[in-house]
Amino acid sequence: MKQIDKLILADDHTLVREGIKTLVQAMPEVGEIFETGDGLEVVTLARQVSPTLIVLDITLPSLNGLEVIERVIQQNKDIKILMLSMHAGPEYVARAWQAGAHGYLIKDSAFEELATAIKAVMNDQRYLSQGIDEDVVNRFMKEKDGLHHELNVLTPRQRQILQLIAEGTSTKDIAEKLFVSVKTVESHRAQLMERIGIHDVPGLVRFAIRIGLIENEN
Amino acid sequence: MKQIDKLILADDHTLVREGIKTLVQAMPEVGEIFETGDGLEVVTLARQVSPTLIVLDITLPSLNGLEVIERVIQQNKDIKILMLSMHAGPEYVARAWQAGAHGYLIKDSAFEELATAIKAVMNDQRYLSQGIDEDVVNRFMKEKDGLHHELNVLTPRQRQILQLIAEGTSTKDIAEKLFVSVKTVESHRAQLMERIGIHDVPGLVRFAIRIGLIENEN
DNA sequence: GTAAAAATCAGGGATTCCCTGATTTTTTTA
DNA sequence: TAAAAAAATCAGGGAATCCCTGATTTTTAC
Repeated sequence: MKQIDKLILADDHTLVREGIKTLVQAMPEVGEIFETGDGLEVVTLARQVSPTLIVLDITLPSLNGLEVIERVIQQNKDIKILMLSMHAGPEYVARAWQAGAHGYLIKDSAFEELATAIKAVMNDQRYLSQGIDEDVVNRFMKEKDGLHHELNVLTPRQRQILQLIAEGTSTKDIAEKLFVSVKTVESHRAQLMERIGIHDVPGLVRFAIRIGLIENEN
Repeated sequence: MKQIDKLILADDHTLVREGIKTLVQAMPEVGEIFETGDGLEVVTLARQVSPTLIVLDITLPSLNGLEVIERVIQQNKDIKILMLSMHAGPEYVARAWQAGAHGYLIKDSAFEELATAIKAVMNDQRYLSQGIDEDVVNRFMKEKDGLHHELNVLTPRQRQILQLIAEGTSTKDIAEKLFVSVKTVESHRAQLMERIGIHDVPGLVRFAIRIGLIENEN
């Protein structure tokens, strides 16, 4: 496999970063490792050292990981980027994909999979973390119009029903409110669950909060 | 310094856990390391192996890190507990403190500080991560009728079942996980709903997020 | 003007929800 | 320490929901 002369590792949690660093150091293909916990610094560092690969956390201070990708690639198209994220939700993956990431790995993964992901990315392949439904992600990416494209993967009717579910309205009450049968509401729920790849009501609620469909203020 | 024969490392993100594990392995005082990413498993594991120290993430599936502390200490008062958290907020620190943690370290810390914290905790000292204002934490602890009140209206069992519900675990699966009947889980759910005045599952999920029982970060 | 997508609905079985209970275990308090 | 209170356990039963397959009608898009 291709040698990785220089690698930048970016994660804002120092302890996590240092830990992953020692893991990556164990890979024979990896040479020098640069590290930082700041988004803007990744961009600067990338310009200075021209790394082969950047392993990048999605949440970073100063500059979001997604923005970092775009700036880095603008500077140097040859730099490979592997995203590292806590989130498996397709709305996150799609955004990383669109920003130009070459791989997306969730932190639940074992080191084994990190190694696999790095190798895949270095061989010009896209790598998507195990357990993430690629079809669901693709559906998210198609809808890139509007500010809230996470919302646009759902039809208006599905959004409406998702919101009512997340607000705590029972299936029966939703049916009455929308003047349709209970069976129809169930069908919408099943279809929207399939579309966003979430298969339980609590998951729907958390999703609705994340994308801002409902509020959950303190 | 005291020898740490057995250490349990608990963090739900495998990659993070494996990384920190390699760091901790480098410490000469540390012997055998057990690891898990599940809160309930920490309690079981602690009973089985009687570790000297537990390094514990605050957010864990199945059973919150704070609940884990209480159960572990109840079983064996000699076990030292060092919390590991992303959050520097006094509300988190105060809760960990009150649950009985011996040390609190934020993940921003360097490995150097983790080693220091471990040593301090092993010498019967409390350790608080650098950059956290102890006075603020103390002030927060005195006012235990604020946010803290919301959590304490529920019993430990009720909190645990609320967490599992909010994580998306079905009633049947919760029953199996806790080795009780489906009827018991239903009863707990009904009782905790009554107590907090919320009568639908989506409402429970939003409540669990608000009080920090589960995470739903952006 | 014809595909494709969206919205509508049904049957049926497993599961959950919700009500009224009850017993046993643990904790608190007098 | 004994009594009282709280917590944890479980049951029956009926309504409602969830989940699967499958279908028809309506709307949108090319």
